[in-house]
Amino acid sequence: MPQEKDTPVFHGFGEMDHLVGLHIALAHGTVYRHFTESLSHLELTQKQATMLWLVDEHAGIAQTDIAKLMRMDRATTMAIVNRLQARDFLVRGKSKTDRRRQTIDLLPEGKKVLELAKLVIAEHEEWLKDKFKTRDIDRFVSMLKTVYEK
Amino acid sequence: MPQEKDTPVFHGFGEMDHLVGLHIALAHGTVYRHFTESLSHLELTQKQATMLWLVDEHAGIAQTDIAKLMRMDRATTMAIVNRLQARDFLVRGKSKTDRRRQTIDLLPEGKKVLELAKLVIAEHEEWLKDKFKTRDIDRFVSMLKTVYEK
DNA sequence: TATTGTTATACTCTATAACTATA
DNA sequence: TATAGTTATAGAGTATAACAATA
Repeated sequence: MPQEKDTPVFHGFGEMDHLVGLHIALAHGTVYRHFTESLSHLELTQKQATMLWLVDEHAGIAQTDIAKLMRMDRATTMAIVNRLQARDFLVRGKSKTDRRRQTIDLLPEGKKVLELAKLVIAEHEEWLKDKFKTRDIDRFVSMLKTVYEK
Repeated sequence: MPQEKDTPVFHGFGEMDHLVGLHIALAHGTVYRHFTESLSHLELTQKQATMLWLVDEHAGIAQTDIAKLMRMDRATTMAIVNRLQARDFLVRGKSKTDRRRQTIDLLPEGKKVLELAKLVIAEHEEWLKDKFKTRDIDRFVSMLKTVYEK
């Protein structure tokens, strides 16, 4: 099956290959897709799973602190919290010391789905880490942190 | 201003810190946000700018090949092409050798906005690369390619 | 004045499914 | 049978603006 004249197969990005941001976006897209497929049976997205796990580790955390940690807008955080609340995965409460704040805590259903998700996420991480030599992983993570920290 | 008992400042992800996928997502989010702000005056997203640049480098490319390069679904690609077409940035044509295929080419308006975008993208890339030691950048890119290639 | 949460709104990306035309 | 493009549809994330309550 010969290649047609105006239907070449393109292998690279040419000039754009120098764009670090492009490679980050492509890597993220690939991981995001694999993550989404892995957790499709639980109907959990990457953001949702991350938030559940975060709330589990920091019971009573406020939305503002979730937003800071996940590097999201307040409104974006609201949207995700609302979706998880609608499925009875978490519950909002009142802060005792600052009446502007609300506390977020997992409900039994949320705890249950999180535990299931953790198993799949572990497999997903294996798939990802298997692409690297073990000794390279820490260095890769450190470079990624360089991008988003501070 | 003392920290309240139920409003601690959280610095890390604890157990989740081992998740490579999480760090990729956070790094991408940071770069995505900076890119979007940088190009807001042109009203171009990261995907849209990437596609314009790609079409510029590969005149007459088919949607399928754009999709493969950008690691996107066919329908997703359609949506982005449609938006750029609606703004007269590109035009669809007919392939001479395969009547199922369409060719995509830049229009003058698209070429103009791309050239403006390239200037801003160069600044954006400087912002990103300044976070690294020069000699680390190639290694970082190579690791990112490891994630999404093949 | 600044912070926290909220609501309303709008846009982009993403994917699935089903369809037509062509190879 | 497989590929390319299309349409319809739906969900998720993202952000802005404006508002109320509280610090």
